[in-house]
Amino acid sequence: MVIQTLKGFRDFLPEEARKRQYALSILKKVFLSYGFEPLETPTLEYEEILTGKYGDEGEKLMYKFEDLGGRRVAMRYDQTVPLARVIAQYANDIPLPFKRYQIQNVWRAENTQRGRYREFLQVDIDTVGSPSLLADAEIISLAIRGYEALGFKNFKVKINDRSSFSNLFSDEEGKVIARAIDKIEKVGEEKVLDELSTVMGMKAANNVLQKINSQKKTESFFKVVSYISKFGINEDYLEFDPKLARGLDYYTGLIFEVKSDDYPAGSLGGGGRYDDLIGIFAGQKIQAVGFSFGFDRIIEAMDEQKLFEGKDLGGTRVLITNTSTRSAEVADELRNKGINTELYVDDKELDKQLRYADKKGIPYVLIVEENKLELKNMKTGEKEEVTLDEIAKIVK
RNA sequence: GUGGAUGUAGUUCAAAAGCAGAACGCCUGGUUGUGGUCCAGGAGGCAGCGGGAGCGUUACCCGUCAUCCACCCCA
Repeated sequence: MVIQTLKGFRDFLPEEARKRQYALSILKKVFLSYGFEPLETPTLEYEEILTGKYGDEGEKLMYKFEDLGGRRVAMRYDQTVPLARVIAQYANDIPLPFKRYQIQNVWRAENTQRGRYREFLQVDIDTVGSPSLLADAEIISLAIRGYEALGFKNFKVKINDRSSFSNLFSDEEGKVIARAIDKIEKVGEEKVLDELSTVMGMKAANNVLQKINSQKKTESFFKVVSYISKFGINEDYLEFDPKLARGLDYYTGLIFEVKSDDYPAGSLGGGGRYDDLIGIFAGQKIQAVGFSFGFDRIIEAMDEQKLFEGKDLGGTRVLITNTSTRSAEVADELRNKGINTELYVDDKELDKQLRYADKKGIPYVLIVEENKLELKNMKTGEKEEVTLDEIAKIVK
């Protein structure tokens, strides 16, 4: 038997899991502060709910199988289609506009590579049922507040108006163009010209690129910027970028992407307005705008920029030694004071217990004796006799 | 789906067609209830799996599986 995880599936050991949970707790607080509500949907959906929504490529990557009752089922592939299902299914119970955040795993049977997994967490915020640019502005503002709260400073939100593509070109062409243009920053203008020219010829390709580059800021852009600044956001975060396209072809209006010079590997998140997708199950037009945080990249960038350092990641503060009949009671009292406290449960020599604390990076060890408490600072090696109240002050 | 690389100790990696090694980690002791440093000792390997060439190989060849990287697409 080979002991390993499935390709594209990951374990998160405590050190990593703590960082992820810390980042999530920060983001959730920001989402809630904007009145966005949590939503959770099942891992499995009827296959027919998900099929036909992601194009041929997506279809191939979807995990599908027959359950034990013979039903054709598929695993959550993104959080947008389930959202569309929820909107239709609970039309009477959910007043629009519906602002929700959703943080769940999705599964895609892609070939893995750096930063690309088969199971990964999506962190989405969406406003459903409003065509207002104020909703776009709110989503962008909320995204910016999220990155700020995580500690990011040097980032920009690039904004473009997808409708300018469809104004300039026919729909089918627009999709191809969008996909090609999106790569400009990554592969350079020349390669994009090559790609476009195979579809439409060199002359037309040049023409397209010229049109893109000379694209002027649209009215929607000016409006959304002024709204965003009313949310108290510094306008310096915002940047018009006519070359921004985003690969997904379901966007219909403003599109945006968060980039940081400190993290050149790629965007830290992105989103846009997609007015034609949510209504598919409800059978009517339901406008929507949303943003997706690139969670794995965010964690990687935060690590690189040392944004976790000095933060309370919820780690254990004190190890209580198992050296007295009082140990469990003392542990209980410390917990009641709000201190993350681990009780050493094995009956081993004190040096083993200290070594355990050291290896786990627990900063304090409380050596409990029948009639005194001795607190040892594992960093300095110093120890002192203390009372419970004093401990609370020292270790916090 | 396409292309490239790599599979040797728990981990990261060496060497060499002729007895398989290091570092880190782990265990024990120095120090009998005070960790992390230091010193001494110890455990741990069907060399991914299958086949072939060869007197003989973990090393060469073929297949297979796995992992990594890139492309496609996307987050």
